[in-house]
Amino acid sequence: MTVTNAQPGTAADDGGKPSNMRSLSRALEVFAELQRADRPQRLSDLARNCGMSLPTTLRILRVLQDFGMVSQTDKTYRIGPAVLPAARSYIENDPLVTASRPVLQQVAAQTGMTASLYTRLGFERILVVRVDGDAPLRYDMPLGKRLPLTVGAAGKVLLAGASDQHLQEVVQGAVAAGHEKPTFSLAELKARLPEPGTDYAYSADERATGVLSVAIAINRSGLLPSESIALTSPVEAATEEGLKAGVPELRRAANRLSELLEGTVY
Amino acid sequence: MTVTNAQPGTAADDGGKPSNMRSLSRALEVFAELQRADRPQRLSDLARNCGMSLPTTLRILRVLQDFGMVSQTDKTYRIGPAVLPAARSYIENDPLVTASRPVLQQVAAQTGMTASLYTRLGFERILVVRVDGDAPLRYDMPLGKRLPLTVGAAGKVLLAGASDQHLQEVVQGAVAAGHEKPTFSLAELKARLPEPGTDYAYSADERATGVLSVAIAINRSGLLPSESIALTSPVEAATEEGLKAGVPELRRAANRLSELLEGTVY
DNA sequence: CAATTGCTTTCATAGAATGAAAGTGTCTTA
DNA sequence: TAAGACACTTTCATTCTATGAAAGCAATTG
Repeated sequence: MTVTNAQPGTAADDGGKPSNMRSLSRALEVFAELQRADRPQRLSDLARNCGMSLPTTLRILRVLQDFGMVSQTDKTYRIGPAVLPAARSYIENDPLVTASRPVLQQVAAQTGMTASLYTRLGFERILVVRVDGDAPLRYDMPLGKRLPLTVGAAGKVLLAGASDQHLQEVVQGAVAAGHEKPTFSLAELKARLPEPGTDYAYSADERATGVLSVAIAINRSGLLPSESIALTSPVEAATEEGLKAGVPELRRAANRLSELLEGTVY
Repeated sequence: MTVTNAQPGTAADDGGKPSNMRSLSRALEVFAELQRADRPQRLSDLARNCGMSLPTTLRILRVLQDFGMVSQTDKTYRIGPAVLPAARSYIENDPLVTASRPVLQQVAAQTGMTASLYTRLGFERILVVRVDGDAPLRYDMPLGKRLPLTVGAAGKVLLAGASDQHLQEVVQGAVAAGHEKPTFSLAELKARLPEPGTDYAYSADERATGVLSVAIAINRSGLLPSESIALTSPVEAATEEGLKAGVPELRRAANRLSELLEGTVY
């Protein structure tokens, strides 16, 4: 069984020589750049930031626009509405996502805490499903937010067992994405990760203040995991012990999802 | 001022000869096909349905996968998690979407009904923003759902003023998308559309039973509108008169958004 | 065990993608 | 108002990428 998600390199995959499908890669680069900026972009900025010529960038934008992936107002471009049906399709049809919802609901019901599913994407992670517990989390964190791998239980647990080389790339990726200071080092990262032999990660006040989390990765025999599930609670509604008491439950859920993933045959 | 969204043709744009960026167009075709199916697809099916060779399809999938737009389990492909951050970017940064939220909130507060923003995408429309009113709608309709242009107030109002030729394309598009029976005709469609001179559309039990709606298009001087806002209520909480009483308020909101759109300068 | 089926790789070729440069329009400035 | 600057758009010859036929594998089935 082979499960493959976004490769570590994602966009910034400069290493490989074959680099197939140049025009498609460049188009996705432009698409990513439009997301990076939080406001509509001019053609010349996009071309410069993506390192391609104006005509090429323009042609790419026109095709993306034809498919609704990009919208244009006057001379500025932005992400278009076609991403909404795509996201809906992902949420409704992805086997792991749909399988996880009832599992997370059960975990949330049994522990009273908020249960979430995260997926790794490149050198970041993304919140994919959230089922609220009894104590609501104060901060809003809607689906699809890009979060660091290096901060928070659900991120760190995805890095358990990674090679030093890979961790070094993660460090660079986190800095590049602005999640960590430029001085962030491999040693600092390793100090945060769970002890070897521990299958869960814990965080308190790490990514958000006043929030405690425990997380477990969904196993992918041999490979690095790319998904994790977490229990989260505001500090006033839980203690470290209380959260960690939920770990067995969480572990059971992760195992169930892991099995489901293995057994998936279409 | 020029606002351009997805062209009417969208994916099925076979007419044009120049057809630039073939590989990119084909990739987006594959991406669309993955959304069409509600479950993971095998390579050979994708290749056949998109009318391209196996190697080409495979190469496209690999690149999309590198960017997280596609995931693979064993030999099946599906939409990947990268669409979530993209959708988030759209919802949070699109000028019209962000501008509409407070406006819709105000309309919902004043009328007590559910207020929504729709965007046209090809020959369909998509729910982009929804602010619930006092009486909740029984059916769930999350963001990003593809709905017909030919059914429901928010769809029909987008077609007011369209040429017969364009309406004919809309008819074909609705049939192709499975929203209408194959026998659906231009005459039938025209019978549903609001009287010429009317700037709003009304629907009762059209798209969903037990639901009443009025909708107004957001004007784009000269061009066909591509966005509309609607007031919706379950039948037991409103009458036709009650809904139509909200039209002036809705009209004011649409005008405000139209102005905002015009004034948008980045 | 043979045969079918479907995925993957290779490779020569066609033609698509590319950027320089010219063209066009718009906004700014004197 | 005119001249200049700036940014977008189009054109076109060249390069190299994208392409599918066919062969090579792998897995599944009879």
